[in-house]
Amino acid sequence: MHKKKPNVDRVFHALGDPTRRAIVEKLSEGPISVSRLAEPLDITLAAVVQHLQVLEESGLVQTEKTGRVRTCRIEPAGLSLAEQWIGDRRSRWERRLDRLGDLLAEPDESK
Amino acid sequence: MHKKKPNVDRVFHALGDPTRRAIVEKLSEGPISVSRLAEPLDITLAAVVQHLQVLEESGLVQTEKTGRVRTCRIEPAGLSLAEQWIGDRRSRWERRLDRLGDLLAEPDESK
DNA sequence: ACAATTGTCAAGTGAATACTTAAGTAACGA
DNA sequence: TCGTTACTTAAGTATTCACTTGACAATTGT
Repeated sequence: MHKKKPNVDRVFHALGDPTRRAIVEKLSEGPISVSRLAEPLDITLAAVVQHLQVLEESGLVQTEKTGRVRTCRIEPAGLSLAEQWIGDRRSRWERRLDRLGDLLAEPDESK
Repeated sequence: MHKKKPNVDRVFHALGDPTRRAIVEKLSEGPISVSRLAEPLDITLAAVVQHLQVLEESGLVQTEKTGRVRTCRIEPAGLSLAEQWIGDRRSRWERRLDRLGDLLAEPDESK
C-alpha cells in the first residue's frame, strides 16, 4: 500500500504531460481499473501503466490491486498541493499589486 | 506586445520544469530584468532566456523590452487557468465522495 | 484443465528537452 | 567614441521521456 507523500516537484512534473492529465481527468469521475483507463487512450496498456507509476510516485494517484485488477483513484491531497503552490504565488503577486494601487490612490497618508 | 492567451497544455508543460517554477516564484515578488532573474539560477543567461520563451508562449509571463533591458512580469491569468483546472477536477472528485457519503448515511430517502 | 483477461517487466527507439558555447547586436555611460 | 552591459541567436550535445514490442505471471470463468 505505502501511500506516497505528495511532493511539489513530482506533482508538477506529472501534470506536465497531457496523457497523465487525461488520466487524472478520468479518475476525477471515480475509481477505475487500468484497462478501462487505457481504453480511450490510443496508447498501449504498458504505456498507461508507466504513466500510472509516475502519477503514483508523485502522490496524485493511489492504486490497489485486488485479484488481477488494479483499481486507481485520485489522491486529492496531491492536487491540493499543486493548487496551493499556484495560489500562493498568484496571491503574493496580487497583494503586491494592491499595495501599489493604494500608494497611487493616496500618496499622502501622514495624517 | 501581443499578449499570448494562456493555454492549459502549455501552462502545465511550463510549470513542469523546476527552473521555470523558480522563475515564476521570483516573479511573484515583482517585475525584474532577465539578468537579475538569472543571478541566483546557476545556469547561463542563454538558458534563462530559453525558459522565458517557454513561459511567455504559455501565457504565464509577459515581458517588455525598454532600451537594452527586458523586464519580466507574471501574467496571473495563466496561473489562474492552471489553478482552475486542478480545482475543477478536485471538486468533481469531492462532490462524488459527498454523494457516496449521503447514500451510506441515509440508505432510504423514499419518504 | 485450459483459455481468456488483466496486468507486469525489460529492453530498445526516436523525439523532445535543458543546457552549453560562441558569436553577434543594440543601448548606455564615461 | 569606446568599452561595458544586457540581451539574442544558432548550433551542438547529452539526457530524459513517452512509447512500443515481446515475453511473462497471476487470476478468473467455463
